[in-house]
Amino acid sequence: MPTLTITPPSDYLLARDACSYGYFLLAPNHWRVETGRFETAMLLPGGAVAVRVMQVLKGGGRAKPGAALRVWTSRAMDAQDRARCRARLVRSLRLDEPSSVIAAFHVLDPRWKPTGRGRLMRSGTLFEDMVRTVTSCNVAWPNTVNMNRQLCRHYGLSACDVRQAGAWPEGFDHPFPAASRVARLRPGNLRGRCRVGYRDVRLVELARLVVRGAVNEAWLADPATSEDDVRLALLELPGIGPYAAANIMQLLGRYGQIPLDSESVRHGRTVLGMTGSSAQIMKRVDKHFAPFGAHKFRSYWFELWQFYEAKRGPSWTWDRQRTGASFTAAKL
DNA sequence: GGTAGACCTGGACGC
DNA sequence: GCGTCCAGGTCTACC
Repeated sequence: MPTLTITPPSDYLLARDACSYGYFLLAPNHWRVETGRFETAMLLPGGAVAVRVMQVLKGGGRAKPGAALRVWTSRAMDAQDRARCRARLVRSLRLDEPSSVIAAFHVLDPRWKPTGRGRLMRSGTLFEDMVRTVTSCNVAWPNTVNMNRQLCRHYGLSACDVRQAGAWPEGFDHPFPAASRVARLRPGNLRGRCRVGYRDVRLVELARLVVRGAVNEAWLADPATSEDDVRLALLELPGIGPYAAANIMQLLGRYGQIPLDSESVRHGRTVLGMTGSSAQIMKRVDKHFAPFGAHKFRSYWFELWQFYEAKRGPSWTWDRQRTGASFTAAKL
């Protein structure tokens, strides 16, 4: 079977670090609870490929931080596709974030040092992260799950992809659609098939901007680019408001802002004991986490995550079909 | 600059 | 089974 090996940072634990943000529950991502393996799919220049990642186990059947990642792929790949596949996984699993950054976070907020929490998984591409963010706005989580599933199902594989990939492996979702595919869609078709509602025009416009090269990931992620400039640039994009911009910023590796939403208000009220209107609580939550500076979002997020895990158990035990799809703030 | 209302979907609820 | 209400963030019009 075609395989790759990736050496992760010395603190990296696949189960903990892949299951660290809701996107690990969205198609085509699939954490296999029973085997402790992360599955996904991606479109590469040479065609679609299904991917399964496992961490090499040490004695006792437990993974050791920093142990190698073995990557199975559904087809043999040339050097270019192997490099792209590796780069997608590095981005998605945040393997490009040095252990020293996580250690610095633990110095600032020692609460997470015992568990080692610090990394947040994301998507293989910025376009995916943007679409997922837009599909998470103004809906309950099960709707987000459904929109992403339908996007992969209807637009993940073209006939050409199927020919190139051969028989698509059973049990794997189709890849997330490329921006070039979404850019060619009629908004009405996208709405009808994927149940994205009024987001249809915004998603197609966003894809067209990405295809035209109007979204410069290198510039957005560059530490030399100011937070304000990044935020303003993101707010210019269709479907991206204050919440989405802040969320995309953390997905870009900028953790200094909190995407404030109804979940922030719930957390402020139920966990932090805050009172007042939603707008007042959002401001107070923001202020509460201000001391964590450049790691503000990490401190906020892992507090939320800890709350979820207290209710539902460790995130790597969440089954995508049951726990993952039923997850709504209102039911917590 | 601040605010009200429309935009869609799917779940909850009442009948 | 049907109709109504509600939650959710963004966008536009209006003050």
